[in-house]
Parts: sequence; C-alpha cells; structure tokens
Amino acid sequence: MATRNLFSKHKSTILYGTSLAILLFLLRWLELRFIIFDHAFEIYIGAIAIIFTALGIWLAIKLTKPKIERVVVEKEVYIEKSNGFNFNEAEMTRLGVSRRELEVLQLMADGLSNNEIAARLFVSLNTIKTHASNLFIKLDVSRRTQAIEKAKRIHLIP
Amino acid sequence: MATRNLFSKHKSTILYGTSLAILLFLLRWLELRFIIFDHAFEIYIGAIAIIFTALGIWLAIKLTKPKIERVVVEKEVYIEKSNGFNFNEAEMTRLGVSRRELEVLQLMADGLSNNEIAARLFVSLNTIKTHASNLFIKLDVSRRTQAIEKAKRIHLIP
DNA sequence: TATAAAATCGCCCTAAAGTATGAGGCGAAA
DNA sequence: TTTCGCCTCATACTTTAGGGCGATTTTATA
Repeated sequence: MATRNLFSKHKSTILYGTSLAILLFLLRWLELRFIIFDHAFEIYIGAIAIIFTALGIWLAIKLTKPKIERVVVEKEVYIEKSNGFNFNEAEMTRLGVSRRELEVLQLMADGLSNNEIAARLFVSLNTIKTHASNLFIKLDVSRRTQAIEKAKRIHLIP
Repeated sequence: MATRNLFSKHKSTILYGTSLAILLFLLRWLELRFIIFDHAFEIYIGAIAIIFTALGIWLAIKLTKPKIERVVVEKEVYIEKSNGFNFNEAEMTRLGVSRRELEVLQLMADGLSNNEIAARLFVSLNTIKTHASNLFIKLDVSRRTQAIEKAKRIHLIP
C-alpha cells in the first residue's frame, strides 16, 4: 500500500505539524480567552451601561409628555369687502327714516348741495330743506356732515 | 501585691476571655467584610445602571425634537374699514395738503362745524375758514361734504 | 441768516345750510 | 270714511359756510 507507506514515512513530520497546529490553536484560544478574561468586567459594565442608557431613553420617551411646540399661524379671513355693503334696514325702521329721506341722505353724502339735490329729485329747495331737517331730528344730529358720518356708521349708506 | 496575685491566679481565665472576645470581633468583622465583598459587584453594577439610566433619560429629553403643532388662528380682516386703513401720503404730497389742513379735514369728516374745530384746535374761526378754503382749492371741490367724500375716496382719511 | 412754506388772524360780503311753522295732496290702513 | 304717515312746498328768519382779499407770525431749511 503506497498510502500507508507514505504515512509511515512522514509520521514524525505529520505529528509535528499537527502538534504545532494544535499548539498554535491553543495559544490562540488562550490568548482570546485571556483577552476576554482580562476585559470581561469592562465589557460587562459597558453592556450594562448601554442597556440602561437605552432603558433611560425608552423610559423618557414613553413616560414623559411629548414636547409640543405651538406655532400659531395667522390665517387672514377677509370679511365684508369694501364694496360689500349690507344695508341696515332694521335701524332705518327703528329711526323712522323714510325712503325719500334716505335718498336725500345718500345724495348729501355724495357731496351734493341742497340745490343740486332738489334739481336731481325734481323738487324744490325747500322740500330738500324739510327732508334734511327731519333727517337731522331722526338721526339726532344738527349738521349734514354729522348726518353723513352717523348714517355711514350705522350702515344706512355705504 | 494583691493585684499581681489576682492576675496570676486568673491568668488563664482572662486569656481565654480575651481570646474569645477577639475571636468574636474577628468573626463579626469578617462577616461584615464578607457581606460587603459579597455585594460590592452588585452595588457597583446597580450604581452604573442608575447613572446610565439617568443619562439615557437626560439624553432623551435633551435631544428629542419637539413635536411641532400648528395652530391656525383665524384673524378677521376688515378691508377698507376699521382695521385696514392705509394712509395715502403720496397723494397728500401731490396735492400739497399740509398736516394742519389734514387735521381740519379729519375733524370736518367727524361732523364738527368750523366753530367746533376752531375750539378744538385752540385757534380762531377765521383760521379754520382759511384752512378749509385752501383745502377746497387743493382738493378741487367747493363744499365740505365734497371734500370729505373725496378725501375718503383717495385715502387721506379713513 | 435769508427764505420759503405753513400757520395764524381779521374783515366784508354772499351763498348755503339749517330752524320754525304752517299747509295741501295722496295713498294705505283702521 | 277718517286717520295717519309721507311727500311736497312755502315764508321768514338765524346761523354757518365759503370766497376774496390782506396781513403777521412761526417754523423749517438751505
């Protein structure tokens, strides 16, 4: 048998090699073991530190109230544009202002004189004066400018 | 000597008692030491655990991003009314209207008579009349009501 | 300090606004 | 039909507004 012959021939060599390998392995293992043993405590402490840090983080996240930062965003809501005029009929009724008087009031607010209003409405100046006087009494004012100001304020005219 | 005699007489007894006391003390000390030694590791680990839990909590609190909550607040904006009046200074400059004249104009729009305006501004009636006249020329109108209407229209007054 | 613009005031006169009072016509509601 | 509110108009009167002068004083600015 050639194989057996070969084994016998190199027996010592093989044994030596194997022994060396085992020895190296042992040394390696011992070295590793030595390192582990040497640093086992620190590694353990490190592990504990990591685990409890994580626990602390988890606890903080789970048990503390979530941080809420309020950002107030102002949303502009445009109400009643300039051209949108809603006539206050209730106030007109309450004050007893007649339609004709309101008409005169509007023209007064437009800057027309009593004469111009009279011409516009095809009536006499005296009629306008009467309307104006009655208006002033009803609006509780004494001048056309006051009447205009108040009428605008209480939404009788735009 | 009576004392020396007594010591010699009870020498063995005293020695025995002393020995016993020392032994007991040693045992006690050993026991204490044993307990400490026995739990030193756990105490250390416990301390580490507590410290790093605290660290974790601190980290979580410090480093977590706050949750941003947007609160939309509706803000009512009244155009061309009480809220939004933007004074047209350019037009005032263009027409050459002075500050005093503007003041008079505003009071006219409030419904005050020339006499009342004069009293309000501590000047004579004639002064107000002059201001009014100059205003009418600058605004190219002929009546206070027209002046008010135009002034509001070109945003000299609210 | 010179100068221009603004603010102040006065007087005279006319126009417009506002007050007071009375009265006639007209349509809706009692 | 009568009452009532609204619109109309008128007269007489007072007050305020406005125009047209002129003038002095502040104030800001070059």
